[in-house]
Amino acid sequence: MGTMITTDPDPHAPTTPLIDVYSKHVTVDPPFDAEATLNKPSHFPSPIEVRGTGTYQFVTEVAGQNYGCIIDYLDGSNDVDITLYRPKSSSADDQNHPRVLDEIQRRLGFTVGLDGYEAIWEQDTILSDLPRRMVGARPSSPFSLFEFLIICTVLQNTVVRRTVQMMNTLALEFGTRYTFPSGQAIWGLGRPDQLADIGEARLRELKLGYRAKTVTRLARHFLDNPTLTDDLLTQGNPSDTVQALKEIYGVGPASAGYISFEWLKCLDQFDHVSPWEHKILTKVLFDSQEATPPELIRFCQKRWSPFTMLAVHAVFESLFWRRERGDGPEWLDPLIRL
DNA sequence: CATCAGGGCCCTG
DNA sequence: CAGGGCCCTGAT
Repeated sequence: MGTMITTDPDPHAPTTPLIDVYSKHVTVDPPFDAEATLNKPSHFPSPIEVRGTGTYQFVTEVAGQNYGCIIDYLDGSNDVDITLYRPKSSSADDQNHPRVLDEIQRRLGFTVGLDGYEAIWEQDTILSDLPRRMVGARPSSPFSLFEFLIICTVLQNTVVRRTVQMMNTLALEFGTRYTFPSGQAIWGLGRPDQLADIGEARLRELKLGYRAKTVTRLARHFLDNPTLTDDLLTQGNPSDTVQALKEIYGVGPASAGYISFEWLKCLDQFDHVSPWEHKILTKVLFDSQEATPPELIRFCQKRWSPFTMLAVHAVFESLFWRRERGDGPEWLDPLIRL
């Protein structure tokens, strides 16, 4: 196994040991590319996940319990091994492990249906110019809706460095450091009940700024609405779901867009572009920044529906793949606020 | 040094 | 619907 990419905010913090409780071998329907699905180079490094060659490891909450999880894969194969871990001391019901694993597979995008996408890809000049593997890049985030909302919140209106700083602080102050049997440590974020009563003043001290209010209200909202996650998942119409998301305090069009694609796996929902993404997409699609956001959105929809957002994601992420390999266009870095 | 816009959102008018 | 305020940081 190669170098593990990790950001441990406190390598000396005590840890809670995890034990292996359940494993499953799954074969994901094509088109699927494990690397392009599990490695998103446009994302910021966070203490709650770790990547290595052929492996992706994380800690997340499912149905009120924290679990560790390791995904092992061979590049180019549709076969994936998933292993679930839980704290040694946990009294979780072992009967639930298959359902927990199903939810993790859903979050990782393994169960998304892509019938008809390859045909669109093949006959589209923009898409077929991308690396072929990107046709199998699925919307993927292993985290719970609450954790995902925390991520959206620390992304808002700031630079990457501060986002990383806030995420590390939240893990360090209110999360738990877990150790896998391999010795790898990964943090789990605090759950809503652990974050609801911290108080805005404390969170402001910790440099969350005005997001202190958002984090507190998000935690309370989840405590007050225990079925929120399930309700959203079972809601049929994607645009109604996005509307419902925007009613949560702290969730505006940008966060709702991220949730809709990465968390709910809505492949065609593309009704908002943030300014920095607009700059990047118009540059890469038109080599100019003339098109307005609505024009850009219309262009993508006409071209790629019913896979508009999935295709936009492939275009966008391909750029960051190149950048990661040192082969990115020179205009990209100034548009990303590091 | 001071000023200001920004990977966004809320609130007010 | 437009525009100000917000924690901060980095650009000018």
